[in-house]
Amino acid sequence: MDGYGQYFKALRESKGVTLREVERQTGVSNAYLSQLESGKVKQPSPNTLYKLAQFYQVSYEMLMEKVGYPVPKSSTVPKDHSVSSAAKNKLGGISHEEEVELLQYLKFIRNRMS
Amino acid sequence: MDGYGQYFKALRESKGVTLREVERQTGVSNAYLSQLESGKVKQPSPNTLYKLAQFYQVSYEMLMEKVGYPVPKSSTVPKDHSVSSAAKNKLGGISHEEEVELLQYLKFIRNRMS
DNA sequence: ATCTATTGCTTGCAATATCAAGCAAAGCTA
DNA sequence: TAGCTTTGCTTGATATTGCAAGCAATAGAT
Repeated sequence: MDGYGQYFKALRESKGVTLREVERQTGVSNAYLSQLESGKVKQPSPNTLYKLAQFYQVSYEMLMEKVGYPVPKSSTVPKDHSVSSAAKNKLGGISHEEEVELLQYLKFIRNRMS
Repeated sequence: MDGYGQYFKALRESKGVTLREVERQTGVSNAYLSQLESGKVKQPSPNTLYKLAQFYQVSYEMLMEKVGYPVPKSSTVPKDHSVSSAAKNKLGGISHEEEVELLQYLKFIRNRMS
């Protein structure tokens, strides 16, 4: 019943980067990132979300939506996601949990060559 | 180098409502609203901005931009404003200060009949 | 003139965002 | 085995959001 914490963690691991690497590139402290990924943060500021969105190459609006901020075009159907829109369209609507799982699998695949 | 405080105050006064009336209709405390209008608040949360945007009938994105949050379509030209877009287009680009002034004049006009 | 309600404002407080510093476990390297 | 580094995490501190309560000034009503 936590939240988007796992999502951020899955995102990072799918990229195979460390907390400190994210810190270096975004300016967000590894301490905070850790709390973020373990669900100890309620609503990270838009500023922080923006940095993460850029680093992870996901939609800023989507992150805003995920943490519960109101978004301009508040449709019931989320607009864009980490797993490419194309994939999403082919897969049809997927749930949050499914997305996390896909990301974890992505990580597995990417790590298979090393 | 104050901020958007005056803008919110001008907005409210142009509508001729009290702090407590805004509180009643938005759920944002009059205490906080007062601080907001006197520049004692740095970055009100998107949640709060959204409530105010709805009440004042201005663009939520525009408010986000005004308080310094990153916005999806970060163009150098602000998208929409309190004074109708149409008016804006006719007037051409207007500055923040000009906008506040226009709102104050709006207030004057509206209050002339009472 | 006195009481009452309204209005804007200040203040103290709880919750939260965010970080710097440090810690334990795990991995290298010699 | 002993050291050095990396990694994720916890903790203490600081800043800020946002509110409840209360205060001073003003306006109305009687």
